Amino acid sequence: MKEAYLLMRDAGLKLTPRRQAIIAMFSDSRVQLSPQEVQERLKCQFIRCGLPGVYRNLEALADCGVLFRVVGFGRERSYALCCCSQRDGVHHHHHVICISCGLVGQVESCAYQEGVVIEGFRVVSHVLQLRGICASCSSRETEASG
Amino acid sequence: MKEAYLLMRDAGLKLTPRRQAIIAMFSDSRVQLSPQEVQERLKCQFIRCGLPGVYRNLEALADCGVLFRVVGFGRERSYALCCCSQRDGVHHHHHVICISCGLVGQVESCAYQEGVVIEGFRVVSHVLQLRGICASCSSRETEASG
DNA sequence: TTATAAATGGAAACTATTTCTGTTTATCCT
DNA sequence: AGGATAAACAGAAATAGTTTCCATTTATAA
Repeated sequence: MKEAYLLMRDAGLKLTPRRQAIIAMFSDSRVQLSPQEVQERLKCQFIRCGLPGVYRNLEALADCGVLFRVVGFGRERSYALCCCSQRDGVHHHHHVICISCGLVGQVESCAYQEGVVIEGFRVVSHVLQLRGICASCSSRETEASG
Repeated sequence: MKEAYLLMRDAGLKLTPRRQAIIAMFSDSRVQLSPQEVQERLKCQFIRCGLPGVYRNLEALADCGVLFRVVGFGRERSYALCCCSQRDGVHHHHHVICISCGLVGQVESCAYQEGVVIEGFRVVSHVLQLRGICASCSSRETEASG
């Protein structure tokens, strides 16, 4: 939360109650959320709360590195908390999302850094995102079935 | 084209003039196209041509493996021709798209096969897509600048 | 050639996202 | 603490993207 505040300040973003609530929401539940879901949850705390503001805030928080944009095909747009300390120079990393509890992990290894040549193509950029089962959900599964 | 026809037949899809035109379009230009762009290009050959039909066909062709869905964040939805022979058993692969000419290449190597454990997460699925400069565009660049 | 299931166009419904405008508010400076 | 200022805000309305529906047409296989 402290980290998030610093990222925001670096980007010239104000720490409004709305944004605090959004960050807390992502910190607490650790799952990916769509703008609609975020609005839904905000309504518990704020009586008036428009979707345009939610869109703006999510994009602003993604731009400054507090959230990241979950990729997919087509419509479904969603965001999740970027768990990584980014202030000491942005470093290349990806995310893995637990399909059971929503926990977001950080993936450091990546074979596709810019400049690498793959199948004759010199890599410029890429999208990589993983889904899986985190350690604790995995052990819970094992217990249950064993 | 022959390959595409077999994939379609396996999936129980009919080879309609519309679909032939769509496949030819992707084969010829080798770039990724949005439904809107596909419709635009179809209008040259077919006077009447609704977007719903374009959506349906693109999804059907993606389902049977002729096209693949280009991933991204949010709205932008697009498709490209899957260059890979898939009939002899579907095999795991990804794509790399040339940002200069749109050429689509096939990436066989992948460190994130299902079951692999990364950062404590057991991988279930993933999205990977690369952008880069293909060999011929790369050498053209070198000539031009040298 | 005919039967059949699939594909089609287009209207309309639906959903998601952005723009716009006037008001409110966090932050910085004194 | 108090005021100036740029940013954030809500909500309406515009825009854009996608899906559903239905009656008609058509590719395929017998």
